[in-house]
Amino acid sequence: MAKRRKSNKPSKSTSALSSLENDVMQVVWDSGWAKAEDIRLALESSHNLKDSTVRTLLRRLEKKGVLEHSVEGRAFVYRPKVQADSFAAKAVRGIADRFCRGSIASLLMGMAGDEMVSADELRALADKIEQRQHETDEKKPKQRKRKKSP
Amino acid sequence: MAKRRKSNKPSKSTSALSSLENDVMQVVWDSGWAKAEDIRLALESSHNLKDSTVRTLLRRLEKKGVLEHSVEGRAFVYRPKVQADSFAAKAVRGIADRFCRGSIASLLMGMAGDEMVSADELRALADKIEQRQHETDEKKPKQRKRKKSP
DNA sequence: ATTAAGTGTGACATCTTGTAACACTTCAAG
DNA sequence: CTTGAAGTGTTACAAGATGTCACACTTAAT
Repeated sequence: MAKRRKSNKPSKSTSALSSLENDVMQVVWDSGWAKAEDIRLALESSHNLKDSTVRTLLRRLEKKGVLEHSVEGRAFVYRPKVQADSFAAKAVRGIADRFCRGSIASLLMGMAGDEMVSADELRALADKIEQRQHETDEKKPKQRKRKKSP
Repeated sequence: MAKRRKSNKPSKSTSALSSLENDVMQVVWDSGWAKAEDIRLALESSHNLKDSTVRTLLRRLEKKGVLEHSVEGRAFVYRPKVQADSFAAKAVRGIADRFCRGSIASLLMGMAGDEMVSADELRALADKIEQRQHETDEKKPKQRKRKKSP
C-alpha cells in the first residue's frame, strides 16, 4: 500500500461551516439574500443572537467565501456566493474522496446499506438526471466521463 | 412506515473526525486493522508523529466510537468499529440534512450537476442495491424490469 | 533484576466557535 | 449644525477541538 492521499489541508476556503454558520447560510440560501437583521429574526427561535453576533457570523461567512454582500442604501445585503446544492455536492465529493477513494458509487452503496436511499429513488433520480442531461446537451454539448476502474 | 430521524443534535459520538484522525482511520480502514506502530509508519510520509501522538489519536478515535481494539499478545490491535462506507453514508446524511432538508435526492441531483454521478451509474447502483435487498430479504423475489439505455 | 515493547496520563499551544460590548459612520430630522 | 437611529467594523474572550508530546507505568522475557 502506498496511495495515501495528502489532502489534509482543508484549504478552509469553501469548506466546512460550523453548525451556526450553517443555520445562517440556510436563511440566505432560502430567501436568496438577507440583511443582518433578517437573519437575526429568522434564527430568533433557535438562537437568540445579538445583532453584533450575527454580523460577526456574516463577516466570517463572507471571509470563508460562501457569502458576498452588496451595499443597498446603508445596509449590507448578503447573498450566497455558492449555491446550496453545489456546496453540498462539493462536501459529498470530499467525503467520497476520503472514505471511498473518490467513488461516489461506493458511497451510494453505503447509503443504501443504511437505508438512506432506495433503489427506486436512485432510478427515479437517474431518469431525472438523464432528462436534464439532454436539455443541457442541446445548448452545451459536453461529454461526460465517469468510469470507475475495473 | 417512515424512518424519520429523531434527533438533530450532532451527538458527537460517531460524527466528525479531524483531518488527522481521518488519516489514521484511513489506514485502519484500508488494512482492516492496525497497531499503533503500523499507523505511525503509514503516516510517516505526511506527518512525522511520535509514538505517543499516534496512541493518543487512537484512543481519541476509540472514544469517539469509530475504532475498537483487542489485545493481541501485549499489543493493541485496532480495527474499525464503523465501516468506511457506512461512516461516509452518515456524513452524507448530515450534509443532506443541512443543505437539502434531508433529501438525498436533491443532494444527488446537485452532484449530477457537478458531473459527479451519471444516470447510468445510478441505475447500475439501483440494480445492485435491489439485488442485495433480495438476498438479505429472502421472501418474495420480485421481477425486475430492466430499462436498457437507449 | 533489568529491559524492551507497549500502554495510559496529563499538559500545552493553537484554532475554531459562539457571543458580544463598544466605538465609529451616516443619513435625516430638528 | 447637533442628535440620534440604523448600520458597520474591531476586538475580546471562554469553551472546546486539535495536534503533539514527555513521562511514568506495566509486563513478558532474558
